[in-house]
Amino acid sequence: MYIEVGFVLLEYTLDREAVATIDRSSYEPAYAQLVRILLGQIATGIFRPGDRLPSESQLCAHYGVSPMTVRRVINILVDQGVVIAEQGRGTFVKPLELGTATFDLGQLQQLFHEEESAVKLLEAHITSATGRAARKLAVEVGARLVFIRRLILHSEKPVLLHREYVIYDPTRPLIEAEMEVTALRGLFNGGVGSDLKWADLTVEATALTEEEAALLQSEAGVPAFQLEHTFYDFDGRPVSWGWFICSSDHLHFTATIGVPD
Amino acid sequence: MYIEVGFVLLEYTLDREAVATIDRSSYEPAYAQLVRILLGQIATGIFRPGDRLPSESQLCAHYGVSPMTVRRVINILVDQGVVIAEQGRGTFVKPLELGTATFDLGQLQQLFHEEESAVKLLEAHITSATGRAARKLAVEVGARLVFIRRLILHSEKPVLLHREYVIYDPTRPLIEAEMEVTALRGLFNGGVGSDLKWADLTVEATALTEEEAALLQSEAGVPAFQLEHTFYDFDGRPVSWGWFICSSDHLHFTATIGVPD
DNA sequence: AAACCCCACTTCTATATACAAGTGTATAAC
DNA sequence: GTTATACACTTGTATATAGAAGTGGGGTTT
Repeated sequence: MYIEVGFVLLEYTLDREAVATIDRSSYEPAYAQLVRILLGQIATGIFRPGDRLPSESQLCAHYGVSPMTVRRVINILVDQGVVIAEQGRGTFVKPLELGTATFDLGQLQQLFHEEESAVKLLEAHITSATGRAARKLAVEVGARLVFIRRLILHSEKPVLLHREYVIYDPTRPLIEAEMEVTALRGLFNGGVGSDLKWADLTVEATALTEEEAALLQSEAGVPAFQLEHTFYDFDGRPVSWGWFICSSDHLHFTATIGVPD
Repeated sequence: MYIEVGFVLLEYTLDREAVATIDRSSYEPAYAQLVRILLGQIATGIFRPGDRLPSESQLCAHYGVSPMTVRRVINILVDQGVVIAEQGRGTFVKPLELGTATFDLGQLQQLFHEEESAVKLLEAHITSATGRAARKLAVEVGARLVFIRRLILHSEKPVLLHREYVIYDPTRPLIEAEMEVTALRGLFNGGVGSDLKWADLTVEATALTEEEAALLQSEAGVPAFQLEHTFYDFDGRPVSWGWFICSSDHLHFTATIGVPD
């Protein structure tokens, strides 16, 4: 039994020496190659969760790169959450943690990116702030707001409904820009101008109302995501508050933890 | 007009020189201090989206640190998504992009972390693979699976419902561990053993069924999140497939883009 | 037996240096 | 006037080196 284990380890060691070398003539930088190599070895199971990676000096000697380059590689793996480095002890492969999973809006972004998408302005007029909008935008009840309603179509089918309240300020050119039907696309793929500082986002589960279902060509009660957003300017004041509605059929968030093949 | 602009720029420059210096006697490393300083200047609006940061050599001279240290700082800011570096042109503050927002399971994790949480095993028995479970786990219909149903309580109130199918394999100790009611907590906060390689996660919106509502002390039709998960071993074979159900009242995902105060 | 110190090993910070590679402008050649 | 070249400036990669700081084991002293 012990011998068999030893054999397996030996085989792995041979594989590692045979397969993994840095190609100095490649366009891929040495540090990127080493990241790829180590990730591959973790993915293959040569290094398993809890295992200690070779020390930095060992990696230097083995791959023929300088200490700083190895350092950089380790830092990248730490940032990716694949390994954890403990000063004085070593660098260890992290076990799976559900809590570290992160979801992004890539899928939602795709709805805008492609050419098949269009934004249709349903409504845009000046209104008075009600309780909830006034609270979210930190203005007095009755203050003037611009209410915007948009429908985002993909392949000529409605998939996203957007409602937004923007603080009415004639001096701010933002409003004109926001009214542009193409502004939403810019919101996702960069370039909202330079007068927005940060945004808070919240995702909740909800069910389509009759009105939403009619617009989205769906049925009332269908499960949907509600992505709420609040934008702030550089004075820390909220500028706009709104939310997207999307039925769960058209959108789901995905994430991967660990190192897939 | 031109003079006023010039004055504003001058003021900013003075502020920057006066406020921001590196304290070499601090425990906080120089690179971390510089990251903090630059982030603060971006947050304050000294550098706004689209603006070019000072070049690396300028930062070196200004803060009295070596080029490599500045390099490291810029890399950190790039990794954080706050700036974008373009070779030959400069480093620029990124505008807000909705699409780059990422959500994590921190809130969900908290439900397990605290002492007030408990896991209650509702059901655990061997069953036969049906169409969907068999497809997800890549086994033949009729193969033996372990079906587990758990209820996660927080402050003695049920908040999470978990259902899971695990491939039945008497040689694998995983099953025994999975049956432990405390295993779930470990799943979130690290240490699932070393025999799981990676996991796929999906979040969808759904509505509580009658059965789920009864268990969660809620009502049927209430909007809820469904977090589906599939774990794979080092052979790339699925090991377990299941999903959490949580009403949207108890959980919502949050994210922030840009640099908040 | 217990406490202490030293040493080898690990990761971490920081510097100085060199060259590669992309960008844009100003100048020279045509 | 147009094109081509050279140059200054930018970020990107890689190396060599020094010391700081944390860990753990072995040996000595108490």
